[in-house]
Amino acid sequence: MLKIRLPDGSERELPQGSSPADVARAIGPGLFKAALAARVDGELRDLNRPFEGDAELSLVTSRDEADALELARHDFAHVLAEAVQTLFPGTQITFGPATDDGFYYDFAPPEGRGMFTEKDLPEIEAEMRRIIAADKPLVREEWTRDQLIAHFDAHGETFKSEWAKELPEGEALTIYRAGEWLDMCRGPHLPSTGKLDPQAFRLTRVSGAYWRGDQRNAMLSRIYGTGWLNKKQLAEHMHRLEEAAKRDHRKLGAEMDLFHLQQEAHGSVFWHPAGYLIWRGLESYMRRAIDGAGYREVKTPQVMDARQWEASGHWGKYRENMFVIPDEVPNTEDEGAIISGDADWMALKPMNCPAHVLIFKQGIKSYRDLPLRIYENGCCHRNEPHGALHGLMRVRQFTQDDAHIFCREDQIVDEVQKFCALADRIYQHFGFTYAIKLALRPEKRFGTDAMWDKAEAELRDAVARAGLATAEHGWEELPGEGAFYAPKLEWHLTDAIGRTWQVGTIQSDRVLPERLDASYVGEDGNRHRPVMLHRAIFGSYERFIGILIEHFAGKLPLWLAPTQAVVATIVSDADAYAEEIAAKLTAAGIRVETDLRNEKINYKVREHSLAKVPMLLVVGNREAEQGTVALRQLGVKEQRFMPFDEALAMLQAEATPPDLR
RNA sequence: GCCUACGUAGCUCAGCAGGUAGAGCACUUCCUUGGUAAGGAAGAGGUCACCGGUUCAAAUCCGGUCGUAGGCUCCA
Repeated sequence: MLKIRLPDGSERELPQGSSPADVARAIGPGLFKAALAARVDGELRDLNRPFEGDAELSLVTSRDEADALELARHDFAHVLAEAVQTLFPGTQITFGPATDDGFYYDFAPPEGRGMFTEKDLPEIEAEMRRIIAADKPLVREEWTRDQLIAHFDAHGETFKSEWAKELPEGEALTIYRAGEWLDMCRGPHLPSTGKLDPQAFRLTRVSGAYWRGDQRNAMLSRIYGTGWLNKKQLAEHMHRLEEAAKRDHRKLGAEMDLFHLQQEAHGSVFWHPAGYLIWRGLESYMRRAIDGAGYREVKTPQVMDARQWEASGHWGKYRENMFVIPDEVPNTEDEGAIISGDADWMALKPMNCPAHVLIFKQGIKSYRDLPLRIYENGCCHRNEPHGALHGLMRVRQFTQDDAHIFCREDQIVDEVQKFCALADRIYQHFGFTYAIKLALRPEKRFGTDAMWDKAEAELRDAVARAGLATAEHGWEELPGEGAFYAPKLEWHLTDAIGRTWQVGTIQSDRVLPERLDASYVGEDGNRHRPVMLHRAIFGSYERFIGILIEHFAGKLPLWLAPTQAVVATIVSDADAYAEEIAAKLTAAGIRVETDLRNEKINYKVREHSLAKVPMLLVVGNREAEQGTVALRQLGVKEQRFMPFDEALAMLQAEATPPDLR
């Protein structure tokens, strides 16, 4: 007999060969019906998989939302794969996991058919519903590797076969069968397709995806879906997507006249006056922050000789992303531009670090000079893959809030800790919470393993000392994701609707000082290599502004809003008063505009509200006579009547940047 | 760069069994001086992304280029 302990502490005895399903059935038909899977000794398993011995069991139902969603999404992926193979014989299956909001499956379409398109989706959805309605049991079977290979070869599944061949030989592998159809899969799965809600999923889009995520491999046809436990959850999800679309910085950027992009400067931003006011607000803020934290601001050349980039290693590791320029004078003839074969090459800087090392190398540095913190609003150019460009978030010209801290080995941990504190204060000023991750050594890298061991350990240590290496701060290590010269600590912001954005970073680098031969004179009178900490907090001004726009849905806090207030008149008799108080606001440093147009107040309120102006000061005859204003704050229905001086004080207080309050 | 879709007035979109373009908003002018999310009228505005092909005729069909969107790869 088996002893099965339940979450309430009770125990049940069942014959050998029993499964969690038997326990559920024994407890009651309601639970049996609701049961989706089981946690056996903590491990998520199929409901019908027999116990291997005594165990602790908890049955998983739709109340265990995280587990239930994961199972349902994985099942939706299988159902999708079966549907596609039913409708399009000759399609090969590859992989299909659950995602954050649903699932996808990658297919190799039949010879000559081409990729699946969105036009195929309704038909596939209908077939999926048929499979769900058929309530096909999902049966787990253990096969040997050779059985699997033989099966896949016999069915023309070359991708699956290739994968199976790389699996270890002895191991028992599992397949899941839904009637005739089967896929190799670790599981677990729901007991049958009928446990899925046919109204709780939707196929959303198609895309290409490389086999095994490598762009040298074949392009597969991926079908994405969103999947949930019930219709209501799906509707909520679709609503969230609509809300996110409303916040899109590209849409708001156009509506608020902040910036534009056009193909003549592909991937570079045209900042309009309003947008550039946000930029200038951030720039001033950041200057105060770095001045206060012991940094010194510099400005370095936009174009440097290729030999410099060879020395730094960028020419070898980063050339494909760099804009190169022939250094040739004269570079024109009557027929137009010429480039002779033996021109020297220069390149627009993709990063600021080499130039900062060159500043460090001027003169002789003593250990007393360290740490030396060099900051630049560094404008970089990177020739990004065209398909990667995206609004302000991914551009080809961007300005980093970039600094390099040159320090001694024994100063690293302290400097990283200080940076953690600075970043924390700054993100709080903008109302963000964040997660910190450590990106570890990548495959393509400079430096010895010993150096990487040390660099990774230092960053880990500093974060731990700053008290940030906690689950609350989303602490996590990401293997293989570091830069080619250094491991990275990354700050991932969480925005108002729960999305995350990587912005801040600090990286401890011993490679570049070595390659560019930077040194300082130590206490012992000998030359030593400084360590270089690369760090940024906004990441780039472009991306950070994009994130702010989406985070605030365009309703920027007063200190950042391009137009902070509008004085709108009700009747033209109040024009002079409106001009008078606008002048006072301007004198007090408020960015204010007047709206004296011959329009009704309704119209003006609507227009300035849509333009996301934070404060609307409405004045008519009454206000002009009494020296008051009717203040309407963005997002607040009621207006407040108050003396102008009171409104002025309020505006001034709110327009003060958070670091100056 | 790769996959799929898309590209018509400043914006949002209609027109597409091929017969040289249309709406709403915005803009300009006029009327209206009206108390908190669109007052009324008139006018102006487009070589239908670009290049080429098929055709008597192309915004509409075909091919290419560029761009955009969503993915993949990459990334601040």
